[in-house]
Amino acid sequence: MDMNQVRVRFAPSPTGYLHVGGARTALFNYLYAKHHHGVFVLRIEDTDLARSTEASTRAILDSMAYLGLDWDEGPEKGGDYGPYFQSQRLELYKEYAEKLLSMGRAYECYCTPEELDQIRQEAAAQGRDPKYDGRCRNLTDTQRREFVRQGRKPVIRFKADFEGTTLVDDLIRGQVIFDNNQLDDFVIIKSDGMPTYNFAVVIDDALMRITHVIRGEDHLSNTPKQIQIYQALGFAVPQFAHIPMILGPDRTRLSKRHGATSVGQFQEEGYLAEAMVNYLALLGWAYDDSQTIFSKTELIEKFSLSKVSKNPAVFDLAKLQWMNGVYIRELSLDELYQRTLPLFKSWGFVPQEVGSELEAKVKSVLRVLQERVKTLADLKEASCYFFQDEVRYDEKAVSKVLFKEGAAEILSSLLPELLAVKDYTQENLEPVFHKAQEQRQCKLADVIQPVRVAVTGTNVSPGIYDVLAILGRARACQRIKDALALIKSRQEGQVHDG
RNA sequence: GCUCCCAUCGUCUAGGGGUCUAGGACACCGCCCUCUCACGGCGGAGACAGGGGUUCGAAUCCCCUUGGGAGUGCCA
Repeated sequence: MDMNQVRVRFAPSPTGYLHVGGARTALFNYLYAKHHHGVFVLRIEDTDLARSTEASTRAILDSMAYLGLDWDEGPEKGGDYGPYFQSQRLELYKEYAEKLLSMGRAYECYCTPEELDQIRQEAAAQGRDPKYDGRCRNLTDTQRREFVRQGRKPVIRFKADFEGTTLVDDLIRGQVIFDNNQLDDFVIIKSDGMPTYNFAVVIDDALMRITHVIRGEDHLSNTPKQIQIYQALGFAVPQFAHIPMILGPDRTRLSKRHGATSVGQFQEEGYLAEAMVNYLALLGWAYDDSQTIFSKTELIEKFSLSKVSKNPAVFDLAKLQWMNGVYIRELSLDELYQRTLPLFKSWGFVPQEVGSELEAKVKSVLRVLQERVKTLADLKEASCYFFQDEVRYDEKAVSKVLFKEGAAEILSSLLPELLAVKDYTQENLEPVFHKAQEQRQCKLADVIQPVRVAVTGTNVSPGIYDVLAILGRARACQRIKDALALIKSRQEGQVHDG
């Protein structure tokens, strides 16, 4: 094995969906690994029995797959350093905990949660740090027996070194020094036998030969604890790189109350993985002063930790939307069709089996809508009138355009013209409107807008000739008739009212 | 409270002592294109948190203040 090979990991806990923060961490690890021709490990940290679920694991794996962050070792993939679920590595944690126990670097603690709470409260009341006071460090056998007799289940605490300082040599933040007297004897094995995060992460990273720990800045403060365990066990300390947090618009840590934050949700809302990856990469990393659009290949080629920013970044949905639009516009018509066909089916716009004629129609729709949507999901609203029999009239558009003076006359005079057009195509439709405009000496918009509202129900759509052509003569003309009926019924209603 | 991290336009950032009257992107505003909306093009407004140093010279280095974030769990 190449001892210099880069090995990084992403280690989510399956207690919910994959968040954009986690996704960004995964991405940076992935990019770093690929850039250095290293190995990207995925490890599931499911030691919290109460909160971990298989559904969450599934969701995280799915989101990783959607983003295209394929891992070299991990669940469903295996590898030489498995298992990759912490719940399947309990023997390992036990082994090293016992090693620490026998070395005198750990001890059993029988304090109850209530007692610990009291210790913290008293400390706070006296203005001391809320640290564990180490009262179980030197229990006598009699004391121990008494606790066991009471039915207490012990935890195992690490005997921390309070002397001196611990240096965290961080690839992004430089040398960060912590006073060891800030530490306390923290728990490494819970009373249910599961390891705590700070312990399991060290054992796993060491055993899995992780060379670079790239993770969120929220872990920086815990790093001294972990370093002490590395040192106590004689493990090599990996390189650390703590990347900045992602914040919501209010500058607090990004969470659900800021709106969509799970990757799965963005996927459902029609964001392309390419756009997500590109946007996430730019959250805390920049290449130079000019480039913002990067393919994944370019990201791999250009990514480096030295260009990762130190300051937290606010998640900007507007920019993601813009970028998604860029990627949608870059798609070829065939690609766009492949990606959106399942959506059209799910909306009931097209049947399960799509014939070549319908395929051509869908592609025509996509062609005219491609540059007008920011997400794939936007297509539903934007294209419904092409596929549904009933037009849903937008009230404002109707009253503003259809019920306007002269609209009915325009529509009724246009109707026979449209029925008479020889070859009903986009090019042949255009002269009809220009003729009408010249005859009336009005603006082109005055003749087009009523038609637009009549056939789409709204005053916003792609070019009217495109829309009419895609709709087909029969349907377009029927809708114009329907609109005329609508106008008429309203006029009669007014007569009655008046 | 204690510890640690951070500080350039509203947002993401370029910038690592002179080339900065601070560059780009998104968003915003205006104009152009135009059948509406988008796309596209052109233009505009908009930032070095404050105060001390160091230096011939500071957005860039140091200190303090302020502001923000994180950690301080038998969560990860």
